[in-house]
Amino acid sequence: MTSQPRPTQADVARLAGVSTATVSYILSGRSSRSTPASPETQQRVFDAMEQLGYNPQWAARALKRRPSGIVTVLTHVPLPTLSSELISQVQDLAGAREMETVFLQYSDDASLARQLRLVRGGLADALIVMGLENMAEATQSRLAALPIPVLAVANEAPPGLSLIRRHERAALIDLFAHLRRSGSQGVHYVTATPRVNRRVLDRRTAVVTEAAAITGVVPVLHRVAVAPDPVQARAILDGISVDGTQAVVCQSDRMAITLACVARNAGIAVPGALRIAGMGNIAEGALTQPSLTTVGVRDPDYRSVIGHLLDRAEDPTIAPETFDTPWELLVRDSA
Amino acid sequence: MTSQPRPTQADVARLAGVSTATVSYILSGRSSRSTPASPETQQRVFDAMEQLGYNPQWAARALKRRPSGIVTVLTHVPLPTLSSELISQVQDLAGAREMETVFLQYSDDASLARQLRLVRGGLADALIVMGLENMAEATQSRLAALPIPVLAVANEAPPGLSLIRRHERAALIDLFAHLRRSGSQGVHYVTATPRVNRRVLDRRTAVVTEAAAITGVVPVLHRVAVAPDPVQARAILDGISVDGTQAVVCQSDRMAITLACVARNAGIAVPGALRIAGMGNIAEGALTQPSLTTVGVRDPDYRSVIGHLLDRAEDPTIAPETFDTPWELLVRDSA
DNA sequence: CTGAAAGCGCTTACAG
DNA sequence: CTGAAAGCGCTTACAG
Repeated sequence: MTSQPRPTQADVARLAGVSTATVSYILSGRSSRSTPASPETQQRVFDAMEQLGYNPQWAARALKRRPSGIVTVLTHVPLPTLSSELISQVQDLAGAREMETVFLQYSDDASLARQLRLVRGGLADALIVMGLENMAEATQSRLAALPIPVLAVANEAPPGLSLIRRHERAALIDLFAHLRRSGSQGVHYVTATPRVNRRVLDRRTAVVTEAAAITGVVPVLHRVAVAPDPVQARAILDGISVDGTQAVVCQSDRMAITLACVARNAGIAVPGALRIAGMGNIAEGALTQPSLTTVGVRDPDYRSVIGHLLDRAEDPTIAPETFDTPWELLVRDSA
Repeated sequence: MTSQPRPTQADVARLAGVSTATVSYILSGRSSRSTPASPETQQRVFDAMEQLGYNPQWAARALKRRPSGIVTVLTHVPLPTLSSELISQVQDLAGAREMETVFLQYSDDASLARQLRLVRGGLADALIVMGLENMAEATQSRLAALPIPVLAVANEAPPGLSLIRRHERAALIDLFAHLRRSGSQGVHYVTATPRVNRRVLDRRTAVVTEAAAITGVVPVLHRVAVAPDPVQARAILDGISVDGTQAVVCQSDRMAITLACVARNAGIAVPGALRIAGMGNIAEGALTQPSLTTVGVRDPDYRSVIGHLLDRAEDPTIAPETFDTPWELLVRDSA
């Protein structure tokens, strides 16, 4: 850490013997200038920047040319609501447009409010929100009122947001039909106790229940804490007969993986004595032993959705859109 | 998303019938003014802000009062090098100083360079770097040359950085002694194939080997990919006799947890037929079944270190410091 | 107790 | 082909 004052564009200009305007044009490439600086001038400027260790001041640039060049991803912590595919695709596409990606994490209402102040303060041209459905309604509305385009992964949201909607229903019906066919007489559904917005988890539960009903079963409901915890998993298993007639569907793959691991450790054969399925199709599910039967998006590709969001950032007249990602039943070994 | 031009301080001032200076002083609280505005004026200003939906423009503020009020955490993705304790402690302490926390994630050299440009551009008053040891030397040097204080979790680094150093040696000796005592004749060490900076993982391996040697054993080395993968775990297990005479030490808790789960799924009793230990003491290790024997920091508390970093951000004359976190042997059920 | 004004480091029409 | 100058939205000495 050196504490000498940082070089500015003016310093570079002086050293290169040109005006700051020229430095700025050369730096940005974006010549709306009729003609670019001569190659020699350019070289002199580059050399000067190099020699001084010049770095453009982000705040000054952002202040002048309003779009900040930043796309922000807002996630919850410690609950990992991040799809790694989504992250890397955002970084790719943003990078291609010379935008930076920054991540903001909130853990409670207070920190969320602080992060939103940053966003409203101009630290984002576009916002991607994970875990919207767990936020309080008031928060959701505040997100929708943001002066930048917002993309959320959610089935329901206030108007004004672009949405990635998951269509679980058909896949769930397939899942329950599959479980029946393979001999399950009883079905259990393990879901988290909602933290903030109980309504949404309840909706999800309703969809599950309904899908089960269509295939002629009534699932037994189990509620656990959000973070998958082996002790709780054990307690659930203790209440289920493991004679091969039962199946457990978990609200998340992570829960299902924990449950399967705990089950097998307890000597319960999966899927022989107990079938277990998850929801979400996280990458890890394909690697576990037994591999996890689940419902979810087969090949998560959000590129077109992200592209839409970035387009909206550049052209505010583009209306928000809803994207439907069809979920499928992915039969693997655990059920 | 609404696209009307955002209200500025001038708008608020006009509506409240005061000058922008007054608005600014009221907003920041930091009255270096002899006297604060009268309560009625304050109220008028707050009302005006409310009515207009005013939000201070972050870039303009940052441009004027140099410290940006942001502490940045730089992490690698998809490899999670984040300690959740560290994150929440950073957010807490930064929040107490009215600073915001943003996260930057890099996946390769190109994205890292882009993120560093943001940081150098003033998007951070202080930087916390996870996974420094896996970066190329040149990158480490660039981090050390940053004009803001940097804190890294690493045992070695170029001068100029504040460091959290982990002292594994004594704990590892304890671990190997413990394994011997409980009947392990052979010891295996499972480590990742280094991605970028091979030197560091090799150093870690050397420390492990040395600690083992002190207790009179020579560990068998197994190399796997970084992400814990059940298939590879299975392959390793196939090469180890599971007659209760062997112990496996993994470079990370996550690897150890995967290995233990795969082992038990394969009918190998842990610790009866095979002892398994990890490194790092992640929270999950205490919850798995069997709970994970490991070495690491018993109660991760980085508050004083983070405090030091934030102090440096406020007072550049404070020298970087190195903090030693003593690792301990944490005996649980798996070994 | 409050306002007018300078200036942070950039960008970009505009005038040579 | 290049420079002088205005201005982005704030903060903060300074003068009333």
